Amino acid sequence: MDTFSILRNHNLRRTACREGILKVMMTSGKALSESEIRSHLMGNFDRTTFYRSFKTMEDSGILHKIVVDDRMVRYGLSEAVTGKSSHPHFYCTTCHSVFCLDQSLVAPQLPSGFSTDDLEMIVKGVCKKCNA
Amino acid sequence: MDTFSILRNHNLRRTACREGILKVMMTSGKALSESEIRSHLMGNFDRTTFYRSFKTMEDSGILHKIVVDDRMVRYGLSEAVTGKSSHPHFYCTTCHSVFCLDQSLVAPQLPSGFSTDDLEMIVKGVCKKCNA
DNA sequence: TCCATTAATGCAACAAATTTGTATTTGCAA
DNA sequence: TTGCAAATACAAATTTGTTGCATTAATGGA
Repeated sequence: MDTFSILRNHNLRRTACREGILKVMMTSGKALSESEIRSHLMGNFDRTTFYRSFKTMEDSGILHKIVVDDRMVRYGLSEAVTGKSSHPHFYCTTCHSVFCLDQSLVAPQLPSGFSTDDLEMIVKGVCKKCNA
Repeated sequence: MDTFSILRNHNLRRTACREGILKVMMTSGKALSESEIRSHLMGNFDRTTFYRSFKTMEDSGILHKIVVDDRMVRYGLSEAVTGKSSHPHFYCTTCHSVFCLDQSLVAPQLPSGFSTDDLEMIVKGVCKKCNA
């Protein structure tokens, strides 16, 4: 799916910043932080604009937030865009990359009265490249 | 277990700040952030002291770090103290509380070459109180 | 109990991520 | 093309967390 269609399907205006973010994410295949995305787009946009774009696209369900342990928020394309189902993420504690694991998640039993919106699992460890 | 014994068992000095943190955590039953704990202890200690206390107690295995989606690190009493094993956490998107779920975690299958250190699962949704 | 050692604390300054306010620009529909 | 709402840039503020250093306090031994 192209960036234009993604934005239109979610009733968002097509802007250079949003299209840039989506393009970077689609080619990277990993979850990226604001600073990582910014470095790919080389100073074309203000940081504030990135943050507002993330929020807008998250609210629209295009992106979803992923947090690991270094207080840097990352975003990944959501299931609606990739077609993948909810899956665990792997965080490499050496190179700090985040990979999507090709596996589906099972929700744990919740106490009565609790309801679920979203499920996130993060496996921390060392990736193949850093283990080599 | 009392705060005195917990600290002694982990070869840590018994200080007012550490005992305060542990007391708040034991009565709260939830994972708490620096600002949440500080508000419970009403300006008795410097923020730096909290952060250093967290780190010390985390390194000693008394506390463990939990990160959800609002870029605020929280700490919960570790298994060594509560007797519970590694478990999923529930994050209420309404009141932003973090609860420990009484259940154990199963590690997903990893691609070859990857190794695991730690496992974290966060269920996002609305808690009983906010659903009422 | 008193003392020395060593760790813990407070304070100031810093750093990085993210947010907010506002004026200007841009996308898009009429 | 024109107008309006939404997006953007820029500046400044907030918030979370860290680091260096001087002072204070906890603990074990004399």
